[in-house]
Amino acid sequence: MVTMKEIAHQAGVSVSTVSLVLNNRDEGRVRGAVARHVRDIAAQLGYKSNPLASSLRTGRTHMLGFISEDVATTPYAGGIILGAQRAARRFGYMLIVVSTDGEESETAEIAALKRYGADGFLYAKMSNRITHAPSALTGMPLVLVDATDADGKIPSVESDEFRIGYDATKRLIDAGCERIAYVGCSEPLIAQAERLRGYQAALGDDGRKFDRRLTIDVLNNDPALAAVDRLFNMERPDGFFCFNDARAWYVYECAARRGLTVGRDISVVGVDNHRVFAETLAPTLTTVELPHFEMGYWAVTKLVSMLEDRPLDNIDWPRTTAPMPRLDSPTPAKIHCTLVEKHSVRQ
Amino acid sequence: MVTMKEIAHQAGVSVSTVSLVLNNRDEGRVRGAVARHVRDIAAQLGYKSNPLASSLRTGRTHMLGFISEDVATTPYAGGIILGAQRAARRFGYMLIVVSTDGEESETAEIAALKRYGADGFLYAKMSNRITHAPSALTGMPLVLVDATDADGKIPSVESDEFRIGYDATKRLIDAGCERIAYVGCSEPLIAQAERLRGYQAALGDDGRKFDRRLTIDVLNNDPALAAVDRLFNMERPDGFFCFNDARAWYVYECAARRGLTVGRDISVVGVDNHRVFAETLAPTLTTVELPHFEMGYWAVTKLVSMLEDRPLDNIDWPRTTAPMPRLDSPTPAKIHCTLVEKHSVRQ
DNA sequence: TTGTACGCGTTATCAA
DNA sequence: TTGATAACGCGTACAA
Repeated sequence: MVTMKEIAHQAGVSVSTVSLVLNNRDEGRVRGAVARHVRDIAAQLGYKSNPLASSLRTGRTHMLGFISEDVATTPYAGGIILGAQRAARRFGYMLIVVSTDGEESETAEIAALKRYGADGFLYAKMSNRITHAPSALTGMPLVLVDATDADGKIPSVESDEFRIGYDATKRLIDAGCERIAYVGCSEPLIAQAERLRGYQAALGDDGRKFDRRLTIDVLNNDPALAAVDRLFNMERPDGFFCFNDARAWYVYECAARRGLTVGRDISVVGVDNHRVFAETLAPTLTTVELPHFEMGYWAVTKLVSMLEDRPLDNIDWPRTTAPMPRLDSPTPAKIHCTLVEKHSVRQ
Repeated sequence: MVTMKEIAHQAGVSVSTVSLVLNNRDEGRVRGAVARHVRDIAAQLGYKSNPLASSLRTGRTHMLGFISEDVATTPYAGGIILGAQRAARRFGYMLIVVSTDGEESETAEIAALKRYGADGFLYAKMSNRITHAPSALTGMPLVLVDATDADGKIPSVESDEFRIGYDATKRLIDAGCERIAYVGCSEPLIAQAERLRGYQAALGDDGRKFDRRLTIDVLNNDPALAAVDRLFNMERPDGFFCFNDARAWYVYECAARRGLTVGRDISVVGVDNHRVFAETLAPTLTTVELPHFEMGYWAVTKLVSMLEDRPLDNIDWPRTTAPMPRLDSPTPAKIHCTLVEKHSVRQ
């Protein structure tokens, strides 16, 4: 690794001058010609700053700790991490992801991150919940991801679940569905409440009345199949908005048993949680994608703005990485194509 | 953060003495009483070494770079990462995960890891392939994860795909299946070839003849469903070994259309790639779990042994984190319960 | 047995 | 406009 000392030697100046120039603090302090010369030599030698050494002096490592439980078991964690990493790289930071497993390992991992001098932290849940941040993080620069601070003090990035529910339902309405069911989640998640609100709002805006019998809340297990089966029998829905793609499978199973074909006889929209369903059930399942990448990206952006005390205004929003909507599959009245949508995040 | 200097001050000795003691280099160099005193003070003050500062001196950061493409899109990446992180923590290392997206970002991330002084690298694929490690990593301490070095020079950790195929098929034989089909993968993966070998070997060991017509290779897309449908019509299999759980879905769909129930009329075993299927299709789908956690753990262990030049012999194998086999579901002749198995890794 | 002195790469201060 | 010099926290050769 080439050091400032070598550059100074080559350029015939002192290390301090090199430091000033390479940190762009040379305006009015170093003669232009000298600065240019130093920069040339640095480029020529392929100089890269040693962030660890400078951290010794500045107290900033440019490392960000990303802490989350269940990174191992939730497939969509990767999207958040990728977004966070992109933003980190963009602002010259290194993202350090640690997955925790219970409070003990959480404490241990946070301690390790602190020893390595992380400048700030991201604390991510894998679905929006009211959250108490670990006490070890109080007082540190911190942003929550897909989580809501219990005390409302910590900035967080969350997805707009209401809009997800609204758009999904609207899509079914536009497809001509008459009886639209909601296959929800029986866990007390913010997403559940908000998506249901969105579902109701979309129905209301279309002049329809909300019918409680068309909604069921299930877990992702065996009884879910029976519940969906009952829903088929009792209510004969022709459109299904599913809390996630895994739950959509139950609809597929029940439909197949009745000789119904999704995309022709009934329509299904599911929130894409696992990606593989979108692939497997394509092109008949319409999926609404959660803004995982964006949440990660935006959270890091927010954290950096806190660390560096600069506003976010002039930061341009990242381009979406999701594929564009695909509308090229056969489209009779009620056939849904595979369609991926992004939703905005609110700060 | 409490430093050696403060400890030296409190203990009334010099910093070098503190350094000697806390690095366990005090045998025959520091008086026992003094050493004990220093240790006491350090413990009392809660001293933690600053790994970045010591790296400046020693050239070792105790940071390991974990590089992988598609961390974002493959759900099982988390298992590997978790195992790797556990091992890293155990040996006093910090794992830095970076997900790459094409060669350009790969190069950029590797460069960043080098600037931060990573001591060694893990290069992971999300399914075993013949792999050329990035040229930027040649000469660095490196271990491949779920990948095979094209030149056979770089150590790697891979799962035993043959055994997976063998065991999955054996399970179907034991369940009394007469006509066992293999729904494979049409991509040229090592797993595909090896699992097929295992399938054939298990059939052979049971005195059966391999019948090519009972095997199909498909992708995870629409034509797959048609292919499985044909398989049902032509061969009437009563047992299905599926390359992964996503492919198993096609079998479920075809079965449902025919009024067949998995676990009663037919049996299905799938390799667990996405976890959510195991949950959704339980308890009728039998899944064979890949040793993701172990591969990560073992790879880091190997890497550390290379870095520290010590043998692996006295390292005890990590306890599995997988749930124990569940055999408590109803078990008539052909019903498969949800069963999670670990497979050994070979170095 | 202990302490002094130096170096790792960088940045900040201050004097020239 | 520039360059010594000290300092960050730690490790180690060498002197005491």
